[in-house]
Amino acid sequence: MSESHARSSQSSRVRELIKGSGLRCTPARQAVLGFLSRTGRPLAHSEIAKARGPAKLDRVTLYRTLAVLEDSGLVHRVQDSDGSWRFCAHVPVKKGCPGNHAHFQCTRCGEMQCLASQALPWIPVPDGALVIGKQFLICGLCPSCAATRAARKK
Amino acid sequence: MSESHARSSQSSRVRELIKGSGLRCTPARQAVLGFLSRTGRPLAHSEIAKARGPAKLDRVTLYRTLAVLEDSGLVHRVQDSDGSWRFCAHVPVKKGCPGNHAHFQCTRCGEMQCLASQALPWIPVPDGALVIGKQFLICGLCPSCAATRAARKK
DNA sequence: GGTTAGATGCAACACAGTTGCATCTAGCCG
DNA sequence: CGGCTAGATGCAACTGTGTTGCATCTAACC
Ligand SMILES: [Mn+2]
Ligand SMILES: [Mn+2]
Ligand SMILES: [Zn+2]
Ligand SMILES: [Zn+2]
Repeated sequence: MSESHARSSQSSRVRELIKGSGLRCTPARQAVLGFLSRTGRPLAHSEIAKARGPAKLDRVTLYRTLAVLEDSGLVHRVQDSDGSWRFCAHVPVKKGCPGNHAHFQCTRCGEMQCLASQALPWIPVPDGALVIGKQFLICGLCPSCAATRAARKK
Repeated sequence: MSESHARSSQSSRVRELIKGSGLRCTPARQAVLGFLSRTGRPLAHSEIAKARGPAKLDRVTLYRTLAVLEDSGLVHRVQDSDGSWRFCAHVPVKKGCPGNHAHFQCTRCGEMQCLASQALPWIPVPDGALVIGKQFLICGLCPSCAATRAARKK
């Protein structure tokens, strides 16, 4: 399968996902969802904005696009260690999953990744309280940054 | 023990804590740490600012005061569900604890509380990664808000 | 093609948090 | 005590994220 074929079949999959959620299939939505799927890890608004060089879309449009994709469950939203949001394309195969896993963020390079292999643990809450959502963020050094630091120390 | 006696012995404990951490014992630090200890749950910067009616201190001073108290381990910092920070007086009896527990926040009234009875669970991270810190936030309805909603539905 | 609900772009705003600098003061020492 | 000084405070200006209102444009439907 050629590169360009792969690329185009992937973008048609993106179009299907968008239409399948009952959304209008606009260039902004295709570009954003496509980029998030290709990248695979949670990206900040600013990273997504930078990434699409020429065909820039408006800041506000990007915020609204991400909100819409999230409402449809095509994307999940994760809190960054400094309080801003990151967005990650959701693999819709796993039912009921959008975000029911921990995330790891490197304090040095800032990269974040989903720790999707394990569901979030149960923690007891006060009697009578009703749990709606949970988020677990683990901060530290990613393998590559940890290796760099270890090498410098030697 | 009289009310005023309790109040004054409590504020002398606050002074001890501050001095014991090698910090200069200023009115701002006493007021902020005192208020956080009395309240006992994680408070937003804005809540702390509002609380001290007349003797208001500058926004920036409050930020810096909280940062200093956190550095000394007298206070721990928790991320709110909307990304801003909350601060909670740390009980220094429990060694190594400042924040190694989950927090619960009510999505309706906004109140947050420490779920300090249980330590944070261990979650596997990528090979070679180095964990520095973790935060677990559980969102939902607090007992009183849940009860209110249940009553209205009936 | 024409119609229109809904998507986009732009300007203005709200709010958390930070930085630089001038002024003040807690703690120390004579 | 009464100065001295490192460090604390106050003020102004700034950054970055995210939101709202409104005019304009367009994807999807016929
Ligand atoms: Mn994730
Ligand atoms: Mn806590
Ligand atoms: Zn890294
Ligand atoms: Zn509540």
